[in-house]
Amino acid sequence: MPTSALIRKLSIFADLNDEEVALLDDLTSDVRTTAAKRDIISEGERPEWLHLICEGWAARYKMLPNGARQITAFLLPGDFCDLHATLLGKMDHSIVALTPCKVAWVSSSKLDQLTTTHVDLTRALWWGTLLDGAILRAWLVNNGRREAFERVAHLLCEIHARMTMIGLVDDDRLDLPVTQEELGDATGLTAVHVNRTLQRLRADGLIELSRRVLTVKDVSALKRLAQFDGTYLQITRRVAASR
Amino acid sequence: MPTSALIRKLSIFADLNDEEVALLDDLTSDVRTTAAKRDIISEGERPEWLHLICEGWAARYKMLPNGARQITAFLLPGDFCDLHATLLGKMDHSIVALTPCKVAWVSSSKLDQLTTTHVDLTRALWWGTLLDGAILRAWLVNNGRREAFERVAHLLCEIHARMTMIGLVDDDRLDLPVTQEELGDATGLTAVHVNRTLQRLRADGLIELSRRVLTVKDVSALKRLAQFDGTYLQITRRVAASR
DNA sequence: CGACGCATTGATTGGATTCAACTAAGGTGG
DNA sequence: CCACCTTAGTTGAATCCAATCAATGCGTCG
Repeated sequence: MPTSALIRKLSIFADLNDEEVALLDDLTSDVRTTAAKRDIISEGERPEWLHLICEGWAARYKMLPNGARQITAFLLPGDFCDLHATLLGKMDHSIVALTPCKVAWVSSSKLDQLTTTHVDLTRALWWGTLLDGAILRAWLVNNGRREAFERVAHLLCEIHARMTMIGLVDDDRLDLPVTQEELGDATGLTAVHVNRTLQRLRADGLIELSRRVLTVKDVSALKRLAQFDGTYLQITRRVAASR
Repeated sequence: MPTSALIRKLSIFADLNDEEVALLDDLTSDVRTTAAKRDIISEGERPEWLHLICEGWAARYKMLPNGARQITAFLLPGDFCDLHATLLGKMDHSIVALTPCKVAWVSSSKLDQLTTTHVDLTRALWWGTLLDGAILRAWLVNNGRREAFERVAHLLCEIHARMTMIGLVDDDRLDLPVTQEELGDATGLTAVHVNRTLQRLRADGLIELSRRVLTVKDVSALKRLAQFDGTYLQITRRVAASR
């Protein structure tokens, strides 16, 4: 079941019936592999297909003329890469696979069709977009108004929380296949400064991190330090339940 | 017609028929006024009503324990304040009126009803959310990887573009009812540094700004300097048109 | 092994902050 | 209608966090 990630995610927002699950399965049945460090889709492309991460880590990023890169999201299984390209016509940024990725290629006309006929699915997808927005706002606050130490800690808390939600955390240990360079591009810091910051986090006994494996040794202390409040990730089915 | 802003905005995404326009009119008929500097909705609230800006400027912001504030969006007529609160249950940040604002109080259950029955409206609202996301990503890039000078220039370009879209720019002059403190909280700078930056922009003959009126004296030079590419705001009806 | 990518460490520089004082503009009340 | 007060904007000097530049260590893989 390669696409279960999406179905699991949308199930949080809506009760999907068998027909809807089947439609989603069909929609995401064309799964291809992208090698690490390869773009899944690049700035300027006018995608015929939408892309959905089924397995692996990817990053949404924008390059500036001066060579600087800003990562605006880490994409985990169940996340769409380019829903907005539907609107903008062409990509205004790129998506790169950080690990080898299994990516579902979704026909945009099929999705368009589906969203004209299945309002529950449309709402579920919309809510996914709202959640993405909440995460973006959290990043903006983090990068804008927290110093490097708390900033990196906050990002690690978010990753820990999101990975927990999709069942990829075991005993507070998780794969973090992200270089310090990439952490820097996500937090608006340099790799050098990320390095020093991680060392402080290690020295303070908050985390262990080596060989792409992160262990959060003291979750509550890390959250406290980072002022992390995971509410913005805690989506509920409030509206759906209340009707 | 106090709510025309929303209808005008959604019309970009979808062809609204008379019934849908009437439903939206009904939905947004309860318009109240919020004084400048007052919160329209505050962090922690569990809103029964959604809020839609009909007139005036507002800002989405988050306070940190250390007293720092990050503004994550400027809200203009037609923008929703708290669609995501539907999901999160409670607000994880606040919205403040920067000017006296006319705000439509929208019944969330009515909206919920509407989106179960009118798929075109749901899609249009969804696309509005996707646009919000595109703006957020642009801010993240701007604040993360541009220096103060280009950063402030980029924000001014975006405001100029958005105000143009809703017909509030005349001869490259527009109301900018935002203090330097607020510009700082939006760009992740201090008011003092914003001040110095604005002075450089004035000295370079790019803008005039006084008494809450901004005049962009050389639009293309400002855009070039800011590396501003407005594509991310250029929403089209690509999908809707292609079916 | 050799080469490459990634992580680490040190020395120096610089953009933005901080702190503080001061000016200008607007609003209010006596 | 002016005195007073508040808010926003301006300027200068000192400080600091993170960037930059550069060198080195280390593990992995062809």
